[in-house]
Amino acid sequence: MAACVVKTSCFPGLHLQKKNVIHFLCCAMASASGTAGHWSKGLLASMNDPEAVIDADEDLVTIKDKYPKAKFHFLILPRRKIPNLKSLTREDLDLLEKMHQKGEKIANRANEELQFRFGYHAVPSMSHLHMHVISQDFNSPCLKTKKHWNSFVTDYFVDSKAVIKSIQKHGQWNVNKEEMDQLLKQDLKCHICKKMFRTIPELKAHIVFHDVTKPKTR
DNA sequence: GTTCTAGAAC
DNA sequence: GTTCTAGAAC
Repeated sequence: MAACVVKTSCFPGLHLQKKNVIHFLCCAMASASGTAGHWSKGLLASMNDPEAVIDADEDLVTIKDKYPKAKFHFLILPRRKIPNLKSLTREDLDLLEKMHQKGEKIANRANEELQFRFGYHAVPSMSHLHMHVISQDFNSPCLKTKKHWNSFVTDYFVDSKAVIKSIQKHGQWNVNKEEMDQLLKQDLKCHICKKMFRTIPELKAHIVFHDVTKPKTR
């Protein structure tokens, strides 16, 4: 790997920012090792990254989300290649149930107190079907944009159980892409008390005061 | 999916 | 002047 060590001083006169240098080196190394790929294929790489994988069995691999949008944020992926929700059929129902059960197990292992949701983005950016397992605090520096927020608190986030029911009933999952795009643009609303906010920083300052632990049964 | 940044909003 | 967002990335 010695050949990969490149000092910026090797390029006098090139005033590249550190991030650009890192990006350049990563692309060069990925290209040299044959692992280069479009960003949308990144989950496949993560599935084979021991740093990312926290659980694996014969059907499913669980990874930490690379940019977690809450204190706990994991992705459950089937080993079998399934591109997206639209490609699901009744033959996948057993797998979908397993994904949900795995999600509950992973969530409890991570934190028994917090509320979690299990579900899919209606129109995901990353290829390869993946179920989000995300705690409902949404307290994370990686949550930065309106799109991030709305993708987890509006109907753009489809509960795992809703997908399973749809496949049982209709044998498929249908999505209106235009409708989903509109959801991502809607005004910022607290997922707990429905209060409206003008900016992401204001919303983030607000949500930390909500209790998102599971209701106590006594 | 993220990074970067121009210019809007304050 | 600073904060924040939205859109390009070849």
